[in-house]
Amino acid sequence: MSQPDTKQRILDAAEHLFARNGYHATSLRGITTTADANLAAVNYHFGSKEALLEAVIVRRLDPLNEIRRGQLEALLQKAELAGELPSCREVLRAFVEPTLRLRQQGSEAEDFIALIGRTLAEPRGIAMSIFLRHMQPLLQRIFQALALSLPALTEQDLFWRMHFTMGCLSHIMRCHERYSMVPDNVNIDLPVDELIEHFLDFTTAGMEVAR
Amino acid sequence: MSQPDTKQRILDAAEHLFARNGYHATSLRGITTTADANLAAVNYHFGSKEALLEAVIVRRLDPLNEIRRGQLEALLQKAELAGELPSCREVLRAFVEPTLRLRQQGSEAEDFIALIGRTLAEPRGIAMSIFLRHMQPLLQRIFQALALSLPALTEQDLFWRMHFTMGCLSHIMRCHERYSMVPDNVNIDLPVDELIEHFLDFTTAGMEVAR
DNA sequence: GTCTATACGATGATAGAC
DNA sequence: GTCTATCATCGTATAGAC
Repeated sequence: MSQPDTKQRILDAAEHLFARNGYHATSLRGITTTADANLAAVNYHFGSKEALLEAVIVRRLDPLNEIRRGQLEALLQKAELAGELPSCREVLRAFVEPTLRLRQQGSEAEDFIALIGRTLAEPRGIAMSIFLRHMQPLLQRIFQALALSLPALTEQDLFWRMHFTMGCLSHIMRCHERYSMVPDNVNIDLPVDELIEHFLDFTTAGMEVAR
Repeated sequence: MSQPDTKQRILDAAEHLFARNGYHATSLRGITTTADANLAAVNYHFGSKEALLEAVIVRRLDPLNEIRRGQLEALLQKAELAGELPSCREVLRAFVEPTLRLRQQGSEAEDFIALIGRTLAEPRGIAMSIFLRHMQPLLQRIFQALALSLPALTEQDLFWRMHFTMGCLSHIMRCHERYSMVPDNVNIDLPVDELIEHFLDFTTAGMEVAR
């Protein structure tokens, strides 16, 4: 007997385990056991472990990027119609908000966020090349938009500040749980909305500061 | 016959490979081959793969933390004598500067930086628990110092902003090489000094911004 | 088409004889 | 200190049952 969909169950299990333990520390046997599927089902449905990883990433990344792009283009168009420059904060928001809001869609999506955060931390990794293939166009578009909203910055400065911003973002994507000393009176389970505003406060200030 | 020091050569090789490929993707065979040592030498000198990782981390982290702490305490004392609050920028500098300056000490140290950056990106990982054991006291001290220099912030806000700052730092520690779209006219090989000031510009602005 | 059972070759970490 | 043996587990391939 096979439950709803074996392929889906494998994707879910892989997403969870890759996010939790990393790609290399996760075995196909662990995945198929969790998914209540046969070991060979992975190779049948996906071809290889690496192809499975790509399927896991793409399943959520492509739709997410559609939303981010939509929010960004709407913002740029609105600014142009008003004859104003897009605000840096809103450009960053278009990128960050849809991402972190995934957390409100349940624990599956939370696994995905952690996986991406982890991916961003592994230069030269298998996951990184998959990730970049699907992110490049949007990243370039965001860069253009930020250049528009911050005309005083050189491209060089803008690049580094965007780099720092991505560092912040990937960090909070993977470190949702406590990872270091947390003072007793600090609430680590900040609501997503507050976290987003906190993040935008911090990064916008960094992006806009004079040199 | 054993060259200068087998134990040292294993440490160097492990540092390089762990940094480059991650802990799980690195095999003991790969390490011992690189180090021109026997496979079993790892177990003889260190006990296990995990203990080797700890040795690799501790070798450089403990001295580094001594420097960071020294710079921080000197700064705090100087401020107190002058009857002033320590500046946020200088507190952050005490943490960041000694770290990034390791890059000027050659490629071995560069491997270490990448390894730590990677470690910070693996919550629940083996490396993370090792790392925290050796960082906790200094992190708490930095937190206190930042609270001193930014009396207007609640502990909650301060925590999150420090969290963001650590995210930035760990990101630039591991992504020294190109990792995403880099516009042609951007110099990715920024001198360490400039990178430090860029970083302090960005993070100090984020730490100090009003809510 | 989907899925299972099982086998293969490679590589993992470790332990014991020397 | 080294060499060699050992044993678990890895990703993958295949043959055949539903």
